[in-house]
Order: sequence, then structure tokens, then C-alpha cells
Amino acid sequence: MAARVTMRDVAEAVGVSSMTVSRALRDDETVSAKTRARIQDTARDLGYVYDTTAQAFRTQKSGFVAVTLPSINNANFAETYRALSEAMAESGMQILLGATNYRLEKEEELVRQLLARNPQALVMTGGHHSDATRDLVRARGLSVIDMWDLPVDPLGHAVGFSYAEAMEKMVAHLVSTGRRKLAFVGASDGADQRGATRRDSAIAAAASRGLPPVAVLDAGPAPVSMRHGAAIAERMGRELLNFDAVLCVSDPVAFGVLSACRRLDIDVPGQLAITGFGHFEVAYTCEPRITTIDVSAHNIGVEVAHILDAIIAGDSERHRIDVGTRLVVGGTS
Amino acid sequence: MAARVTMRDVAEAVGVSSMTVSRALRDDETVSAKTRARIQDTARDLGYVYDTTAQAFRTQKSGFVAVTLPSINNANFAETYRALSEAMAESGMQILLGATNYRLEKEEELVRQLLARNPQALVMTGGHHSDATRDLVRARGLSVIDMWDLPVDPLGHAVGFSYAEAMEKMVAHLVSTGRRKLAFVGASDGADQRGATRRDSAIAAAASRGLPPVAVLDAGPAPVSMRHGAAIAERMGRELLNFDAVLCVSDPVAFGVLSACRRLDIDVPGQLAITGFGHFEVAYTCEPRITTIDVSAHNIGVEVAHILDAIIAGDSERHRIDVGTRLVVGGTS
DNA sequence: TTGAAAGCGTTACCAC
DNA sequence: GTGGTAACGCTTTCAA
Repeated sequence: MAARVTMRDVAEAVGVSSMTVSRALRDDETVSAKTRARIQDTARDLGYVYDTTAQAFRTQKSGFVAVTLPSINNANFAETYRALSEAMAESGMQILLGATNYRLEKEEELVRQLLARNPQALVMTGGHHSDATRDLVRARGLSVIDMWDLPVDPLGHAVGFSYAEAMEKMVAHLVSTGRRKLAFVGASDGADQRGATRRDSAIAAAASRGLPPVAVLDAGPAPVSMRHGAAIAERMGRELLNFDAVLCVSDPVAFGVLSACRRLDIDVPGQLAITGFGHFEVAYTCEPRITTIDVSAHNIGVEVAHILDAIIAGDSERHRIDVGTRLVVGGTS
Repeated sequence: MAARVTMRDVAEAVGVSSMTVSRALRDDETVSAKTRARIQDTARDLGYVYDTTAQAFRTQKSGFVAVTLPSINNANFAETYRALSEAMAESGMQILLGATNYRLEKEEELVRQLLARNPQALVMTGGHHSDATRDLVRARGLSVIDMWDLPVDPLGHAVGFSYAEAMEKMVAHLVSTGRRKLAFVGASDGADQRGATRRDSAIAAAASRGLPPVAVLDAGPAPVSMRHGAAIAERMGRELLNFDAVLCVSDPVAFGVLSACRRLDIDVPGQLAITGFGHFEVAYTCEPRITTIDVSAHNIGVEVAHILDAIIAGDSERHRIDVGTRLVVGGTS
């Protein structure tokens, strides 16, 4: 492997000091325009690539922001990540990404790995963390942003929305269209904390309206998706007609249930209403379109990026942002 | 914030040199067991935290592998990434992820950013790169893996499959079931290089069988997904019946077309066959299931991880792995 | 407007 | 078994 091209090499080629090269490459106005141009051209010609490791070492700023997501294979989390990483790239920050696979233990291990890289902030999805995780970040005095959830007692900043409020809207809509016997389809374990919150919020919203207890249908361990929704609906068959509405933990699950209903010859929404969560593409493309909650995954990413910029600039004010939700009524209810 | 605790501080507290501390913390056997224990205890007591940045700087080994993907919001790329990152975490490597949004210029910018972090290898999706990108990595002597494609002239290693072979299978299947008038739905621009290859391969496969020319239907700029498939099908309306099969660039697009056909009262597969690509979850959950090509996104990730392990271990052999494809016949053809 | 010197925390190398 | 020295590539600081 050829030796790395350094600022010193560029400096020698141009006939200046490496200090001037350093300044020129950062577009420092104190370097004369002519010299700057010459240095930048030479740097390009020599194939010079800036060494962020050395910079991070010297300035004691890593240029990293650590982000944990439950899963990358989820259009909403992916969208939040996309918005976030594009905004951070503009600030010259690199994102270190880790996926927890919806497991708290995995989050702890991940945070440990990520902290070894000296991130300047940590963004986590959801407000539930192990004690060890909390201790780790507190010992460092690291800035933390919880996203998607709005925890009662966040570690630092929070950008998210209220699941209770969203499910309340959904149940209100179903009741207003005459549905009373509700079922909820979601994961069996509590690993998907946000899914469990959606379930509990739906149960509470139904209870407060005097509806019969919500039946909880178990689609398997988290994460659950299209195939799990289809599988449980096919397993239940026409017993689904004991209910007049099935609330699903997410749009993919709802789509699975909807597809199974077609195979089972169950008329949606005539015999059964189906609702989802998340405003995924499948929900507004399929026929009939699925009634759902739009959670503005994009905005979450944008708002988190704003807070990160403030943190990196040294601002210490605490932020708590509710991005809100929106009920989208489709053809399944 | 208090000044950072360094190896030197630990060394002074214990009464040894910082060199011995360095060795002891790495559990080097040449340090006596007693000294090692004393150093490790003291380090913990003082709240010493190892500085990965300094290590990366000194050893010139970042512990990073850079990965570029066209998009993170694609179940297949996400799955490849997941398999890859889990395998690399076991090797103690961190992945630096960047998304090109299907743009070659963006790839170049991204590679420049990623190289600044001194990755020990670079994994890129697809075999098409700008000259500048090629120069950048060659100047560094950096190990490169192209994935998904199997380029004729790869920069280094390659893990992928043949699009031509896959589309050949698909066209053969359609012909064997009596279809002759084919259309292809994909992106209008060439930005999605792999999508364009699928299109061209389908055209070639049809031509070699003496079928009439394949009509190319433009679903908009890349990336195209469910909503674009639905939109173009709805725009065309019953003119779709000029064809007897629509090959779609991906399963999401095929699902969009299928959903639109339901709204248009077009019988699939009676009046029209629809096929996709990629074996996405939506393809095997929807009703009827979509005929598609399974591309083993997971295996690509696993194989890339194997090669990365070899590269990091210093192996220099060139690898080229064809993970193959599989025709999955559903109810849409 | 430019340069020289020092040092960020770690580890490779060589001595003892 | 342990330690001294130098160096990784950059930027802060001070001087010219």
C-alpha cells in the first residue's frame, strides 16, 4: 500500500508550510486567495484525503453522533434515519448506527460499543433503557435524545409523539362508525415497547368508552410484520367475525390481515374493519387503502437533527418536541 | 468537565510506566499477573476510559468498514446491511454507512467522506462508479467489495448474481405460460443502474425468443416504489390490456400495479400477468402472491462479511461469489 | 499573510 | 518483566 498523502506532502509540493495547507483546506480567509487555490488544486492532484481520525484526536472531538434504532428494516425508522443522516452530513457529522433488534439487552451492548468511539451525542429510539445504559451515559455526561417516544422522565431531550393520543383518535373513529367489538393484533412479548404501548392505549381508550374488553391476538414475538398478520388471521379464520374491528400494531400487520381476509372471503370493511399504524406506503397503495395513523417519521429526523446541531454548538437547553399524529381514514373502516 | 484520565495518570498512580499500563489493559501476558491486576483495578477506580480515537490514530487501523447503499429504505438492502453488520460486530468492527440515493455523484461525495475516516475496507453496492471514485480508492490501495452486481471489471472483490440470468428465467416462465406481448415498468432515468440492467436483460431475453419488442413504461425517476407502480397503471387504465404480461422492476412496483388493476377491474392473472423482482415480503403476503425472483439479500451480506474478515486478517486473494437467484411463481402469472 | 513548535493518547520498537 | 523514546497527522498558540 502506498504511503498516505498528508498535508506535509501537499505543503512540500506547493512550497508552503503544512500549517498553511491546514488553513487553506478549511478555506481560512487569512490565507491569500491565490495560495488557497494553488493548495486546493495540488491537494486534489495528489489525491489528498483529509484524515478525520487525526483531526478527532487533535481536537478531542470525534465528529460522531451515535444512533440506535430497533430495526433498520422498517420504512418509518429508515425514513427518520435518512432525514437525520442527511442533515448531519451537512454539519460534517458522521452517524454511527446500531440496531437493537427490539431487545433492551442488545441496546446496552450496543451503547457500550458506540460510546467507545467517543460520540458527541447519543440518539436512542424509545424512552426505556436498562439501568446500566442509563449509568453509562450519565457517567460520561453525554447528551442524549430519546426519539419516537416522549418519556415521562427522559435522559435528556425528547422528540416524539403520544401513542395514547393517537390510539384514542383511532378508537374514537371506530366507535363513531359503529364498531364496538374490538381486537388488537400485535407482538406477544413486550420487547417492542412502542407496540405494547399502542396496545395498552387502545385497551384504555376502549374501556373509557364503555366498550367490551379488547381481545388481544398474539402474532408472535417482535418484530411482527405482514406475514405474521396474515398467519394469525388465517389461523383464526372466520372466528375473526366475532369482532367488528381489528386494530393492528402496524400497517404491515394490517396489510397481512387484510390479505388473509381476502383469502378467507371476509368482506372488509363490510363485515370487519381493519386499522394499522404508521402510514406506511403499503397502507395507501393497497386496495382498499388502510385506515392508519400518520406519525411523520421524517419530521422526527429533522427535529432531532436540529437539537443535535444545538448540542454540538454548545447549547445546553433541554428540548421536548411533540411532532403530533394524524388519523388517515382509508377504505378499511 | 474534568480533564480526561489517561494511561499516564493510571501509570503514576500505580508507580509504573504508561507502557506497562498499555500492555496490562490489553491483558498482555508479559506483564506480571500481579502488576496487571493492580493496574486494572486502579484504572477502574480512577474511571479510566480507553481512547479508541488515539488507538486508531496511532495504529492507523480505524476498526471501520465503509458501506454504501443506494437506499436504506429498501427491505433487501436493509437485510444485506443487517446480516453484514451483525457479522462485523462479532469481529469488533464498526460499519460506517452511507446512502447514495441512487446517484453516482452522491456516491463520489460519500466515498470521500467515508475515506476520511480511514476505513479498512469499502463495500459498495453495484459495479458502476465514477472515475474519480475509482481513482480515490485505487490511490489508497483500499480493498473494495462490489455487491449485488457481478461487474465484468470489478475494483476488487464481488458478491452478487446475474441480472441477465434472472430475467432470462422470468421471460422463459412467461413464454411457457403463453404470454407474448410484454411490457416493462421501471424508472425513467438510468440512475438505478441495477433496475436498468433488469430492463435491458428482459428486452434481450424477449428478443432472443422472437417476441414482439418489449414496451417500456416510465414510472418516473428512481427510486420507484409501490405508489409509482400504482400511479402509472392508473394513468394507463385499460390500455394495460394491450399487453398480456407486465414485468416490473421490483416487487413493490408490481404490487402497486396489482393494486391498481383491482381498482381498474382488470383480472390478474386472467387478463394480465404481473411479475416483480426481489422476493419482498409484500410479494408473498398479498393476494394473489406475486411471481418474482428471490435474490438472497441475506446471503450477500453473509458472504461479504466473510470476505471482509479475510481482508482484515491480511488475506489478499480475490473473491468473486455468485449467490444465484431463484424464480418464485406466485398467483399473478 | 505565513510559519515553528508543541502536543493530543496511544503503541511499535528497541533497550535493559 | 519493564521502561524510554519516538511517532501517527493534525490544529492551537504564539511569533514574525
